[in-house]
Amino acid sequence: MSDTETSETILDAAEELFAKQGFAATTIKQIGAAAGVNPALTYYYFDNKEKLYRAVLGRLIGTIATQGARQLDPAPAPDQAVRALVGVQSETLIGRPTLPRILGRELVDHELSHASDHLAHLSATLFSRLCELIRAGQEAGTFRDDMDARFAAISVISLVPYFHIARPVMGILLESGPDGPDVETMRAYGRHVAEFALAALAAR
Amino acid sequence: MSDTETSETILDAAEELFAKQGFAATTIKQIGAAAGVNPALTYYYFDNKEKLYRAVLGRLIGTIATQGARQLDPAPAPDQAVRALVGVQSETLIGRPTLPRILGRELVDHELSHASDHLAHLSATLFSRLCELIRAGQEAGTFRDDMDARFAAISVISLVPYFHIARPVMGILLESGPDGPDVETMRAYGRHVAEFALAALAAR
DNA sequence: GTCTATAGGTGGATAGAC
DNA sequence: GTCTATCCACCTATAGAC
Repeated sequence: MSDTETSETILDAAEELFAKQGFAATTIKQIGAAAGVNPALTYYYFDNKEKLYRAVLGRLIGTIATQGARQLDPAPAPDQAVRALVGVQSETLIGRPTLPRILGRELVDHELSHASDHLAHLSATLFSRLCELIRAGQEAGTFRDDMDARFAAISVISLVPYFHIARPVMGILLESGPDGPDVETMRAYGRHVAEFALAALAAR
Repeated sequence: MSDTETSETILDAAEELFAKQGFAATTIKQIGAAAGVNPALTYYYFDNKEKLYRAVLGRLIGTIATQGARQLDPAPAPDQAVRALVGVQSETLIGRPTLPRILGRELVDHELSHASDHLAHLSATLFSRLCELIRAGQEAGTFRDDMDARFAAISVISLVPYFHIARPVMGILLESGPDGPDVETMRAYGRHVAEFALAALAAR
């Protein structure tokens, strides 16, 4: 196996296990077993467990950044932009089921942890863009202006991630089993959120 | 120290640490130290780490159940009921800062875990009540009826918890530091969510 | 009920052969 | 690059004195 192949295999296994069990509960030996690779190799490629975790985070953030770029490039009407943002959020989280779980853990842990500045910076950028967008809509008269733009932005970007982070619970609530809702249901929820958010923002 | 006093002290310390670090990363020795008590006492009162964690969960769920009961007793107009639900959610999560963190971890972990059936049952009950409420509002004409009631219910109950689970990130986004927003801001957000949700649900 | 001592096991990490 | 063997630290849990 070539260098990159092996390290990639380890990264895949690690991502899966960190998502499923969290950082502390996951052992290097488990990762080696899951990757079908000698556990000692983890140290050859990643020095230690902490750096391995960061490498996993780095790859995930790369995914988000790529997807995120898509949603900000064209700046159409505010309501179309909100729709696009929600859509990309939804597709990103559906496409990488390990993302919401690791993200969820990072959100809760943020204080102590690993919490990459990248992530904080990225979400801050995205957040302030969304705030501007909402303010623009308010000035244009399409959005109601008796709502704090920052709180509204938080509400909008909360809806989709929570659904995916709490996926097993959503499975119970929607009676589709503990594995969570199927892909079509998740897509449908994404479309619902766009409607819900725009209805909340719309001027009367 | 009397029995209950000691076990209560241990529970307090454990709740704090489990919230801050999670189950796997928290050690019995840390708990003993934080509680100012001999670590071996943990086993005297709670048998093992797992059962201690369940005891912590049990206390927290008790809190939720007590608060939750309040919000369902009187059944006023649907929009008032939504307002009340959001308000209680917000106050409960503000009042017990350790609740959203442990809850967040449970949400992510639900599969494997400890995830008490109590919690699942409780949220399911609350959820189906909210669904009925929304459907009632739709039939009464106060809520728009071109929205799936279950999806709408999920959206409504997502808004407040996400804010508290991601509290450190919210601190960054709202520029109030990594400790998260202050109590007044959290209250204000709760009020905002009520407006946001009702605007989203309202018939045109 | 509380404390000390310790058994028993596992995890992260390294040294060194191949 | 890969694998074996192993060290050391630390964690859960128990036995037993007080």
